[in-house]
Amino acid sequence: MFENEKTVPKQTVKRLPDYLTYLRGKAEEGVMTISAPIVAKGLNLNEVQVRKDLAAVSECGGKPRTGYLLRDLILDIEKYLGYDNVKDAIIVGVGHLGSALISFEGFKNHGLNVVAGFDTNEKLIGTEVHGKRIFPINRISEICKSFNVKIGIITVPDKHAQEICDIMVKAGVLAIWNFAQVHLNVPDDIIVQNENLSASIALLSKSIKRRH
Amino acid sequence: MFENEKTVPKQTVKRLPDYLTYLRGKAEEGVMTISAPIVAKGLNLNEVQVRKDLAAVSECGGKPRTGYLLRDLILDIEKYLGYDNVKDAIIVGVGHLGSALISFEGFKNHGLNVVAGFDTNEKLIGTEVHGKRIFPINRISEICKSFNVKIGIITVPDKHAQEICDIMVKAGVLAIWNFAQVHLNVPDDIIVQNENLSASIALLSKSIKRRH
DNA sequence: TAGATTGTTAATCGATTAACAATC
DNA sequence: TAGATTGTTAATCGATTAACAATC
Repeated sequence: MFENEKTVPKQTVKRLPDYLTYLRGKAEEGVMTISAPIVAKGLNLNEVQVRKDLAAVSECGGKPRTGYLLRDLILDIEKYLGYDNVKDAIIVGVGHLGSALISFEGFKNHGLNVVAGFDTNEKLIGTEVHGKRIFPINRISEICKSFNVKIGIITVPDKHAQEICDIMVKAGVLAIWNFAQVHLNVPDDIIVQNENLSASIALLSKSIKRRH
Repeated sequence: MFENEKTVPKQTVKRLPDYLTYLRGKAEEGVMTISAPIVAKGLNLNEVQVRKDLAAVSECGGKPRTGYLLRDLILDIEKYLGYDNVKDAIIVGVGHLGSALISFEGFKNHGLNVVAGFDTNEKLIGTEVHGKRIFPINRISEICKSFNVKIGIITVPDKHAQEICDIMVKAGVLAIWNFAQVHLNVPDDIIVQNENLSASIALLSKSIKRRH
């Protein structure tokens, strides 16, 4: 359990998937080794930052002059993020956004597997959306427990988000990806990741406004 | 042009939409005044942080003991973010995610109006998706210029994102909301807001991993 | 007046960037 | 050896939190 892992800054963790995408692309091109300065140039980041980020998660380390072995670096990042063993997730709320997410190709590249969708809409229940079965809300607990699902994705209307959140927590979900525009109250040991689309819109809107 | 605006931290700007959602909710309940400590409690934020955030964008200011006039505070935030005059935007890539975004209710609450969608898919061109006309890629420039569109949303596959980005920039778009998992190269004066879904997945995945 | 709240100045914290010795 | 790159320690920067005087 306690592997005595160095504490990696949250900002670093958020950059790791970008490195991974970039490095996987390089691997496909047949590149064998890669250095921090090259990655920095490719992703428009500060060189020292990249060097520190990679040093934080690379177990093999890099060699002066040559850099990192690409294959090992990719494996180290995947291991650090836990992408090496795929985790099951459920999506609750199969509206436009929910069904778009169900079909999101990115999941499988990041160690996530959606096992089922849930909705209140009678017409959806029992059907498949992009290959995933849709169940009624009252089966969340049963299915989470039997599949040992630890990740829940909330794409229901804002006013139902807290209620769904509570059901998920009771069902044993440990981490929640919340697309609703509301603050969720959860026990201390549950992680909530808010996907704050309106924060992005705010930054865009303000950047335009300044140029009148 | 130069209104001599205080520089507001980026992190504050990102919190403003949350305040707005919260405050609009309170306004609907009929509340007339609101204080920073109340908002802080409601959104699980530090009290001083909220006070500073609100002070940064409120032109009227609050009164000791009573707090802010709710209506004025909402207007001040809306004005600061530029939500007071609605901006037109286009979406390029009307796949699952793109069409979900076209129907996203949140836009109108945050001063954005999607005027059109664009896609290469012949079957989509000429149709309406959630009430918005879909045009071919080669009409992006013409339509952006005639509607004076300054905001572009990219929901195309990763490998086409840069190409669409270039077209948008040439068409006069000033701010780009990028849902593709690639780094976009743009001139210095263009704002790119990356919606980094894989960063969120990374944080979730890692939080689960730690509990083995 | 007493007390809650504002707005601001100072202290702390975390992340980024710079500087540099160690290494192949 | 010379030079590029690593990994680490120190300096800077920005944001959060604490402390406090001013106000109604």
